[in-house]
Amino acid sequence: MTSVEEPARTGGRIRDAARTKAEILDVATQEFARAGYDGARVDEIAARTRTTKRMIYYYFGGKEQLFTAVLERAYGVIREAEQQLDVEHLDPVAAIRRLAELTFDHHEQHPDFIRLVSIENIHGAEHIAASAKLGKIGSPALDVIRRILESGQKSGLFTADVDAVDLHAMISSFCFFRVSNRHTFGALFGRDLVDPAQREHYRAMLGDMVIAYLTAERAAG
Amino acid sequence: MTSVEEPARTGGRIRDAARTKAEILDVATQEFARAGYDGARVDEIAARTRTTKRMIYYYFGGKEQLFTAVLERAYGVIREAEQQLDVEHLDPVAAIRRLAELTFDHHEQHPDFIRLVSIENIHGAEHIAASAKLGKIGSPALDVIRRILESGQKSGLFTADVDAVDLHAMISSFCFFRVSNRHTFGALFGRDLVDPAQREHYRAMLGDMVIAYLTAERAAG
DNA sequence: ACTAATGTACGAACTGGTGAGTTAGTCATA
DNA sequence: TATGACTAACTCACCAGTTCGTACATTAGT
Repeated sequence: MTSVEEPARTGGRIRDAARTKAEILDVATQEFARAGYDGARVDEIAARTRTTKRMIYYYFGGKEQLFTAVLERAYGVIREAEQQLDVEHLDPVAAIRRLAELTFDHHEQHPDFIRLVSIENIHGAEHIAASAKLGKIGSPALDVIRRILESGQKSGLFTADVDAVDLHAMISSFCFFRVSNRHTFGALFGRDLVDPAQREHYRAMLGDMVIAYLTAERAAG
Repeated sequence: MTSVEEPARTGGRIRDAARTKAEILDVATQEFARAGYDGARVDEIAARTRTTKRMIYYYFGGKEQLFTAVLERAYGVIREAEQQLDVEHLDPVAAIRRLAELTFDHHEQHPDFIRLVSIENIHGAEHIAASAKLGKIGSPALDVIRRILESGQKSGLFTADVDAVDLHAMISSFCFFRVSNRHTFGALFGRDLVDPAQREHYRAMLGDMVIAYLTAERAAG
C-alpha cells in the first residue's frame, strides 16, 4: 500500500491535507479488510489515525464513500503493476506464464486487496458501480492477454478457443482463491495454500495449468 | 436449501421445536448470505420467521453460534452431493470431468453457500475452527479424487504431479470464483460469468482445463 | 404438575453522522 | 514587513437510531 511518509519535513506543518487523507485511507484499508464493511468501525479507523472522525466525514463524506475510495486505490495498485508488464519480447507461452505469475505474485502480496474484493462481492459490487473511476477502466492485463492470445492462436501454438476475458478469469480464479479461501481451505483440508514453502509449487502449477489448457490437442469438433 | 415443510400436519401443533429450528436456519442462511456476518441483523432474521428472536437465543445461544450452525448445514449439503457421486465405472478422464462438473453445478446452484464461505474467510474461518462438526470431516470428494488420480497416474494417462488436495483446490478455485466474484468481475469487465447462456461454455472450459493439465506432456524435469 | 417452548418488553452499549466553533496558513495590500 | 481578511483544515461535544442480548411472564403438551 502507498503509505504515508514519515513525520513530514522538519518543523513540518501541523496541517497537511494530503497526508491526512492518505493516512485515513491506509488505516481504513486495514480496518475494512480486517472486519468487512459492516464490521469495520468508523470510530476505530479514526482512533488509529492521527486525526479525528470528523475529518473522515470532511474528506470522504461517509463510510460508504470511504470504502469506495479504499477500493479505488486498491484497484489502482494492481492496474499499475499490470502496466509495468513487458512481455513483447517473449514467445506466447513464456508471455502468458509471465502474466499469470504477475497476478499470482500480486495477489499473494496483497491479501488486503483480495479481502476488499471479496467484501465488495458480498455487497453486489455496488461501490464499483457507484464509482466513476472504477466503472470504465478495463484491466491493462486484458490488453496484454489479447495480444498474446492473438499471436499464439495465429501461429497455431494455442489451440484453445478462449478470449482474453475468459483466460483472465481462469488465471484470476486460481490466484484469487488461493488467498481468499486460505482460511476455510486450511481449516477443512489441513493445507495452507499460502505456505511459503509451497509457493513455487503452486506458482508452477498455475503456469502449467494455463499453458496445458491453451496448447492441448483438441478433439476436432 | 433443506427447507421447512408445509404448515405441518393438520390440526398441527403450534409448538414444534424441529420446525422452528429449521425455519430459523433457513432464514438465517439467507440473511447472513445477503448481508455478511456483521451486516446480518438478528431482529431481521426473527422478523422473517414465524417465531421470535427469543427462540434464536433459546435454540442457538447467540448470533455467533447461529452462524456456525448455518455453516454446518451448508457444508453438509455439498458433502451429501459428493457422497452421491458414482464414478467407479468411468475411465479416469471421464471420472475427473464428472467430478469437476459436480462441483461446478453445486456452486452454481448454491450461491448462498459460496457467499457464506466467503464471509467465513473474511473472519478467518474462526467458526469452522470452533465447530466440532466441521473441524474433522474431510470432503468425500477428496477420497474420490484420490482414487481416480491413482488409477490415472498408474496407467500413465495422467502425467501431472499433483495430489488430491491440490487438484481439489484447482477445480474449486474456478467454480468458486465464477460465483463468488461474479459481481466485481461483471462490473469491471462487462461479462456475467454466471450467464445461463454461457453455462455450457464455462462447464466445458473447466473440464478441458483440468484434463489438459493432468494429461499434458511434461518436459522431463 | 411439571417442563419445554414461546412471547413481551426492555435496556445498555454502541454507531454513524453532525452542529458549531477554532486555528493554521496564505495572500493582497499598505 | 506588518497586518488583517479569508479559507481550508481541524477539534470537540453530542445525538438519534440501532442492535445484541436478557429478565420475566406465560402457555402447550405429556
